Amino acid sequence: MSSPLEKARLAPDSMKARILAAARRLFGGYGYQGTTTRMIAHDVGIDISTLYYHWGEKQDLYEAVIMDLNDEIQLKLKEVEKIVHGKSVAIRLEVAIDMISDYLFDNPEVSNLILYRYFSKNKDEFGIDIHVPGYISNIAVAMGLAMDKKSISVQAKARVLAVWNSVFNFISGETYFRPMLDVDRKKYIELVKETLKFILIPAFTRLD
Amino acid sequence: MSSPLEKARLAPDSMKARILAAARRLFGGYGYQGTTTRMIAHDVGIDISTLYYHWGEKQDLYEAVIMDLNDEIQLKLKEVEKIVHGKSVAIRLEVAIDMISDYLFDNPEVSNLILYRYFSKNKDEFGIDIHVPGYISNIAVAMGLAMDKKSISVQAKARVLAVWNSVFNFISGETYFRPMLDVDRKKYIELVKETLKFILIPAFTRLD
DNA sequence: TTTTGTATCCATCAAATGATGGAAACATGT
DNA sequence: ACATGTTTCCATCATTTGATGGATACAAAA
Repeated sequence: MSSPLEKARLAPDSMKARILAAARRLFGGYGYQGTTTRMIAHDVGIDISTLYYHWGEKQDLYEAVIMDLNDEIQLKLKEVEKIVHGKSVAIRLEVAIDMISDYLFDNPEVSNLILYRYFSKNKDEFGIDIHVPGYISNIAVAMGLAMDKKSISVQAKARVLAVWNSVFNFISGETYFRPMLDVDRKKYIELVKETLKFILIPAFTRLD
Repeated sequence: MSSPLEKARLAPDSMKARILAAARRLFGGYGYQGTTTRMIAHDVGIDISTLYYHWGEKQDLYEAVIMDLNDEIQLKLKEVEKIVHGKSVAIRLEVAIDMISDYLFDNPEVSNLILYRYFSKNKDEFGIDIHVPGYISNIAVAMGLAMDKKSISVQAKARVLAVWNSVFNFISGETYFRPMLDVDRKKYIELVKETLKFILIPAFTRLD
């Protein structure tokens, strides 16, 4: 837990930031338990005590990764919202699917980290987060499923969750699915976008 | 790796089976790395060496869990297929969603185990499985997306994957989503079914 | 140059974990 | 009752892993 107003963005080349980046990649790839502080240190090319010097406990580092991620997602969604604002639902969905897919395929650890948290019943459980509700509501409003952030029905929230979730498995499961579809990466990305549009757009446009 | 034809179903009360059941529950709850042989043994109420006596390495036990699971899913899908056979796409989807949701909510570790495998880039990687393609093709045929198991387009397969995947996150993420929706378990299950139908049915019926 | 504060590494610890050998308990056939 | 095979537990190992203390290098201030 860093100090309240320490939003002082770390210089992207500082040791602390490099460790954070490696941690993010590895936690995303192997999960919390599957990643050791030694793996992270080795990846950065430093001794583990240097890591501890900068971040303290493994858990603190993990929490920092999640916080950082939440901010980034928040930002990404704002970016999407700005672009699709005012367009029809069909266009909004189409563009949003393209943008979010590109973002996640470029940063596959994001998808993994989110999914890990869904069921992370860690032995030594620790709860942070509760940011999701925030962006879920944002999406609900942006999709025209609700008037304002305060009054969103459970149905609307659940639908947004369904949309939100539909992307992740395709990203996180790429190494699993791609061989069985027998397509290269580029084709796979196209296929995922196309499939998501096929599934999602009709549901939200039939009422128009 | 057990002997080729050892499909001799273990007696459900045998020590070996009890260990398998506990392993399944715990691996599902905490993931492969997050589960220790001691946790499993303790859960069954035996010494860890008894566990090793029956199953050998942790990895072998895990593989046995996955095999067992694959068989069970295979069976469950056959059951669904039998019931919805001949019905319209809308009805097929509706019934399938209900049945699969009930099954997964009753056995939440199933959903977790499947998702874990999607991205389990385990440090000590070991590859088994490759059963998914099997049931994916079955579903594709059953949904009328393809004529026979041999000739299924990538588009069709991808669509089936989307359907198949859409359920899991809701199950595995229950403890994560339920508080933010503020509903009890019963209501949550209803909501999930309803949402899945809302999303999936239009996509596959608009062409009819 | 000396001093002072920061950053990095080496050596090491204690606890947890996967795994095993061997003794005891239990069962089963003779 | 005895012998033989199976199942269970206790004690113990070697490794891995999270974590720390202390020495050393480095940099900036005096």
